[in-house]
Amino acid sequence: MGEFADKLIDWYDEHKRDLPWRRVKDPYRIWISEIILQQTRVAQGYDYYCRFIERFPDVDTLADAHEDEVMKYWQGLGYYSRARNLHEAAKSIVKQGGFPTTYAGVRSLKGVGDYTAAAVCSFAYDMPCAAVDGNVYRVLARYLGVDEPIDTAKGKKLFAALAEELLDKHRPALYNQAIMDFGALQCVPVAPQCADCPLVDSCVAFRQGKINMLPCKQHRTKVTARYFVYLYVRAGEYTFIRRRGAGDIWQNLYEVPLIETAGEISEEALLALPEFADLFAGCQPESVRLLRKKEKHVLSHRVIYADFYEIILKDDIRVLSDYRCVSETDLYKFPMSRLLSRFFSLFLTPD
DNA sequence: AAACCGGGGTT
DNA sequence: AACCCAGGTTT
Repeated sequence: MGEFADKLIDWYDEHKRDLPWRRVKDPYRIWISEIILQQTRVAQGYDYYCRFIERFPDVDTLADAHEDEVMKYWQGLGYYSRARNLHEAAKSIVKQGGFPTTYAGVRSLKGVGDYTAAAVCSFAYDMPCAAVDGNVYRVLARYLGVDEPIDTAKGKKLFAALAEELLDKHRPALYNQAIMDFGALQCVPVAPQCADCPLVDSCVAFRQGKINMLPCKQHRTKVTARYFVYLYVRAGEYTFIRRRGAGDIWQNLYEVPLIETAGEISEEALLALPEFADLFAGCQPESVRLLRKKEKHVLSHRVIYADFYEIILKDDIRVLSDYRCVSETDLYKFPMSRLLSRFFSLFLTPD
């Protein structure tokens, strides 16, 4: 086999991480791990995987669960469409009578693209599919000295073809894990460890002094600001929440009443907003208190500035427009964004 | 092809 | 504060 694959696998033998999803051949567990690890580092996803598998040990258990509970297990991990798609795919797998056993079958699952299909099929079924994730783009771009941007259709096609050529087709699972761990641990994005790299002698980018220029990317995402005012409305032991709908961030997560504004807003201006009046039509707040001002929350392409107010209503109020009235002691049961769950962790002690 | 979708880390 | 990480779906 190729020198490249041999050296990678030798490196992997010595440096590989012992991870729970690598000790199994169960396609369900491998699939779960790959979805969790999309855009997510091992250190961040590890505990989520363990808790998820403990609660949903097989595809039937996952398919039978309520979406809110699946979202709760995903809370804080981000990219929540992964959890919604995972749940939808689980139901379709059960309907099909079991986990798909072909590449096309795996690839057609909701939330599974080229990378994840190749990872699952090579790890679970030893199919000769090259898994091309961000680590692989980086390793190939540097080792081969390819300056084609990785975030264009043309570039993706080129790297997919290169990855297929270099794949060790006799031991695809081992090779795929080796090249991805090599990218994650040795050939890292910033300050890679070229000094003790087993591939340095034949690395084109190293020879040309272009390690820091590769891989190339075409465009960067532009970040726009949004201004949120969260209203923590309390009536006795109760508070008010609702489930966010489609068409915006944090779909299907829960939140307290929210007023979005075009920019920063004072308490006086907030109280004068028609949205504020509509929300409290027929139940005059007894007090309004600013709890947190301009809390900054950064997403990949948004930066959110959030103000948090506590609004006290009369103890016996149980209705607030289209919000749901829940006991404050039950708040921890509802899946929420990191921004909100962090806010509540300041005020509530979870059971 | 471009935009959307979260949450982290390091320098 | 400014840089880095990134797969899949939707538009």
